[in-house]
Amino acid sequence: MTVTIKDVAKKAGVSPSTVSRVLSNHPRISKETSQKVKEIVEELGYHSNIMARGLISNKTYTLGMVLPRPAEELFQNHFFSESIRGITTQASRQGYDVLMTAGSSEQDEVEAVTRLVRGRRVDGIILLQSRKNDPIISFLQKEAFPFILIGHYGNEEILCVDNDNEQASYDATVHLISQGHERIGFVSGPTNLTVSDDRLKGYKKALSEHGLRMEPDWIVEGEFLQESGYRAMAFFMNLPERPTALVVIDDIVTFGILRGLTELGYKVPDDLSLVSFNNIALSELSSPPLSSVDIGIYQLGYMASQLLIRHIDEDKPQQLRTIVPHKLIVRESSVNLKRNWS
Amino acid sequence: MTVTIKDVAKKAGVSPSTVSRVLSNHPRISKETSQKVKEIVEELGYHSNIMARGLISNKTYTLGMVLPRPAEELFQNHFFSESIRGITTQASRQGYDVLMTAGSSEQDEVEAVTRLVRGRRVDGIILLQSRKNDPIISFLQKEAFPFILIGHYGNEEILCVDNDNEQASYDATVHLISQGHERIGFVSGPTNLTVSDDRLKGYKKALSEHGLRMEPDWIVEGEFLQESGYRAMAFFMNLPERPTALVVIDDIVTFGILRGLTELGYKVPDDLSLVSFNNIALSELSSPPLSSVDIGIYQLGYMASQLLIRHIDEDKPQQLRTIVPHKLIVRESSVNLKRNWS
DNA sequence: CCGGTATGTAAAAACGATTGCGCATGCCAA
DNA sequence: TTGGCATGCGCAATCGTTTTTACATACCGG
Repeated sequence: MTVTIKDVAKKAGVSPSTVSRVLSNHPRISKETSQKVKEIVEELGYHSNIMARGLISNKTYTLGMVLPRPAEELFQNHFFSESIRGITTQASRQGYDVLMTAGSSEQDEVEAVTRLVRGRRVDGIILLQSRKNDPIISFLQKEAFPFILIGHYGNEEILCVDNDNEQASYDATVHLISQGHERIGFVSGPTNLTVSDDRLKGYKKALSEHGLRMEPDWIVEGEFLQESGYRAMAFFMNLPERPTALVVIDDIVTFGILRGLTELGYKVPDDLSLVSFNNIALSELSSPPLSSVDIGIYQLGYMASQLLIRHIDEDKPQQLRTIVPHKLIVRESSVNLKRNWS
Repeated sequence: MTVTIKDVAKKAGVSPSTVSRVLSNHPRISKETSQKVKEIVEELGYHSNIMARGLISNKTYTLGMVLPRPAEELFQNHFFSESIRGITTQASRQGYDVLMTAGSSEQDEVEAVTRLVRGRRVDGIILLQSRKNDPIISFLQKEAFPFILIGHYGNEEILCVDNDNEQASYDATVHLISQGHERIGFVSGPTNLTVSDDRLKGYKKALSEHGLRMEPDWIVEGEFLQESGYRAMAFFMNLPERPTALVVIDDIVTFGILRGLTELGYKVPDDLSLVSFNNIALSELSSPPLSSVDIGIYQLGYMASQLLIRHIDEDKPQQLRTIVPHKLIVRESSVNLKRNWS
């Protein structure tokens, strides 16, 4: 049925080993033989069977990835697709493919990863989310299997590519302070993600360094969902003494806030200034356009792929943690016009 | 190093074949042996090597997918991530994984697919876009390799899952007509995608059935980008006699239009009513919220996965084309208040 | 008591490729 | 002429499974 190395060998009048050597550019093969074999390969459209080859070399040229579960991911459509684009583009460039699997529960996910690792189905694994106490990470560490995390995992010594989220959040907060705000709130994400912690830390640091009030009431937690933003907005606007600006964990959440404010007749940035994270394409298009910290999602994926492959090929990573730079994009949602005119 | 079937066999005091049979639930295995082997398997954490298994069974339990190139995809972030979620979720449920590969040119893409197919790296392929004259489709047809297309390919007899885009566009247009509009324009997508044609056809059909003017000037083509919308808006608003409503190929494009209109001080829906496609999460959040046709993207992916796997397992698909229903979601961008009050 | 049928397991042959080793051949220098 | 070395290629083992074939043992009815 499908054409094997033997078919090529027979037609070329050589042995399978010779064909194999031609294809791997073995030095001790004559020009003529090589030429001839290559012609036949072309003619028959031969491609070596990945299974057979992998069986021997114990390599798959495949990176594994666990698709975040809907509940956790819904929100992060943008993060998800952008990072995958980065990962896959870079992987392909280096001759690797990307395998995705999904689990419907944490239990499922661990099993899926186990299957990939033990079954030698992939050469390495990319984790898209850094959750606290992730059993997948424990497993991979125990197995000493190559993997990379987008984000970080406490202070554990693992290969990862991350933003400096604390600094990013610090920058965003300082920006609001520089616009004259003194009462600044923070809308956080799920507490089981390290990114929530990091950004909260940066926010607090900025406030304390500038001697501003830190009100526990002004920090709310939510999901990466518009509804969370909507609810947070309702909460804040009902406070007797409310913040004049918010740092928000994700653009999507900000959209929810924006919608609520519009419904209630409040104006942004006049009644409430907003800065958030991710700088998704639509933040530029909302009214008003959102100030947002661009965290280089595509690059996160791209780097993750590159570093993991290097780790697989060379074994010893020279540096465990790589930081992708962020950039605050200031748009109308945080520009305090009154102050600028004064 | 890694634990193989022989290790299990040795430790259980049986032959490898017996272990294999235990794991595949072969009938002629005694309860005791089965029990014992399973314990050892558990104890050693044995998972069968996918390569070795695939080599013999000629199955990979993997579906292949070509990641759309950035240029074509940028826009369709949402379509992309939603359909992948659908594909992967369903595939995982049926014990399949999804392999993604990327090509930087059409040539590259064909080569990548060739590699997957000839190297027996996947059992079937899912195509996310239906382009006209797609060399990948020709290749797969020639190879008689299982694949499914999201969309359709002219009238070719291939397995596909699609919306009834003509009907969807017809519905959207009729909705505008029912709101009292008589001058309706159409903003299309790239001409090499069949979806653009289908929707244009539905639009035209609605107009002609209702005896409305069809003005060539009122049909513009663009990309799936905000800029396209912005440009289309500029074009339309400068026409001496301009449409009062538009059917737009994609929500993202509509966002561009909306932005332009806002900048120029026009009001939606009063100055221009809008209906578009995809019903992305943010269409609900824009001001005004967008009317949009929900085409069930997740379900498209989900079905594609399911039908392809069935095709792989059973060989003969009973039905080639599957239609995922659409639903027009009416929001403020197309509700003609004046007319409603009259 | 014996042939026939179940039953449980082992041995061996695939699957399609890679690779160490060895066998020719040809060339050069001693 | 001969020993040594470089060159070009085939043989056979190997990777970890599955699967076919075969071989024991046990059981049954006649």
